[in-house]
Amino acid sequence: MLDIKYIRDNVDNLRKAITDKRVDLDLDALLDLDTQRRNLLQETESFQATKNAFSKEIPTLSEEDKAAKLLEMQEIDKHHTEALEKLRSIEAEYNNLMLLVPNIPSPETPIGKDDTDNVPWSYWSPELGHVDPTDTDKVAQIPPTFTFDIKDHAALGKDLDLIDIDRGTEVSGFRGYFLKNELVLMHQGLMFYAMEKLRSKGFTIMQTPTLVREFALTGSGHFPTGRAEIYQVGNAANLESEDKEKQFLAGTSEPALIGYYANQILEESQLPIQVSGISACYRSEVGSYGKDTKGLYRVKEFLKVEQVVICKADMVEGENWLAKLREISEEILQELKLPYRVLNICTGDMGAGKYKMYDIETWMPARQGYGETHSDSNFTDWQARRLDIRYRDSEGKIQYAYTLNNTAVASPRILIALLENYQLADGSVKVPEVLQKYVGTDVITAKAKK
RNA sequence: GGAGAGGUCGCAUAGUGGUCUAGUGCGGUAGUCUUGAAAACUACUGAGGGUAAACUCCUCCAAGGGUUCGAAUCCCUUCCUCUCCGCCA
Repeated sequence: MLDIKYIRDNVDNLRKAITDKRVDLDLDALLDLDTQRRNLLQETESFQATKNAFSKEIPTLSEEDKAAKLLEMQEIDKHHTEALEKLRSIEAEYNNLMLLVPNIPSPETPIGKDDTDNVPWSYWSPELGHVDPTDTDKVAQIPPTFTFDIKDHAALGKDLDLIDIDRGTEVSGFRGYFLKNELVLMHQGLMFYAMEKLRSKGFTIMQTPTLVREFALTGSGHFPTGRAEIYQVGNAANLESEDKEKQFLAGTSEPALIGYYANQILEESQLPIQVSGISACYRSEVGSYGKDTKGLYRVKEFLKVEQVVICKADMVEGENWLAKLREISEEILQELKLPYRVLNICTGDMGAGKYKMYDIETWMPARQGYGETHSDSNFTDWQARRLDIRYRDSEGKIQYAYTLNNTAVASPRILIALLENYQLADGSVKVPEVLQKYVGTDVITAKAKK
């Protein structure tokens, strides 16, 4: 959400943002509704003022005067009710459109239509360290080479009794899966490792609710446009009744983490707030039926440790935090010794609410490509306006805060990179050093059949 | 899930149809006094909207709707909290 005054003053910039981000919004319709809304507000408020004055007067009037006045008021009341009804329907429409207004992207954000227009920003591998994207020779050396025929993670998982997709589909449904044995420990160990990392970086860790109310998802920007991606749950009564409040399974802990601060006026001294959430995440993945159907790449439920920062409304500070969050995720991948690249996400591939966004993609050998594992975003005050997260600055002025978030680690997707990059010629899989204490071994080998 | 009691300006409370422009205490801010601090005293102290601005303008007493000339107060729905009972990881 943006300030309507800001929208009025920046119509051209906004038109461009709507085009570049491919947002489906008729800005002129919104501006027209805004004009109507303000006119009606003035009208209804003056009716209200008349009525208020009359109500004050009435106890002082004689019976005859009162009767005459009441008749007069009935007429005013009729107009008032009409104007009010009109105002309500216009405000409803206005509010719906306001939720679709995108944030204006940063000047550094590439303009493009989809993920093919994202721009590589940096590369990293354990052998080469950071590599500049313009250094094409070195970039080509980033993917590790194997002296044997590699297996994909699904095959490794099956052979080492770590993953069971068949029974997962049978029990859970399409894209269901079981993790087994050492991989369960690695999966949980990753979460634990990420939480310890974030605590060391000053984050307060939270186990967040996955089941959230609508406002949290509207506030984060997942609603209204991403509704199809979210599971709605509830008992039979709640799902059937229009009146009962609905609950949803969040696709990330971000809505819960920022929802935690909704409708609050914070003190500037409390900022920046660094919080990290661990939660199960649910995504319906409708609209991706034919995509990534093999293995653990695209699943409907997973675990994630997420980083969220709420900072003061300052462009430089927002930029710095976006970089800082990116560096923390990079540090995690570096300690896991996984090759990755960072992409500067283009306008067409970023969400409507985002000001600037980096994705981190980790090398997945069997795909012969990088797969998205992290997403780092600066929303400026777009989410804070939706959720009413404000703070009192040093001059006592109340301002909307900035919000940012980035993945710390999401699993099982990251397990694809771990299993495939760490596989050995004999079909076993090494365990990354930093995870060995959780898995209890340095190598995962085939088990004797039971 | 059932029964009952509740939700008031940061906190605690008062307020059951017009005197509420929401009282009081605590907390907070500023000032007086003081070498400094504390205490005491005095003043101020919620958030939004409309307007170029002022403003004797409008809104907000959990949220939404209703009754009424007029609602914190009465009615309905939803959400939440507490107590008891039931079920349960």
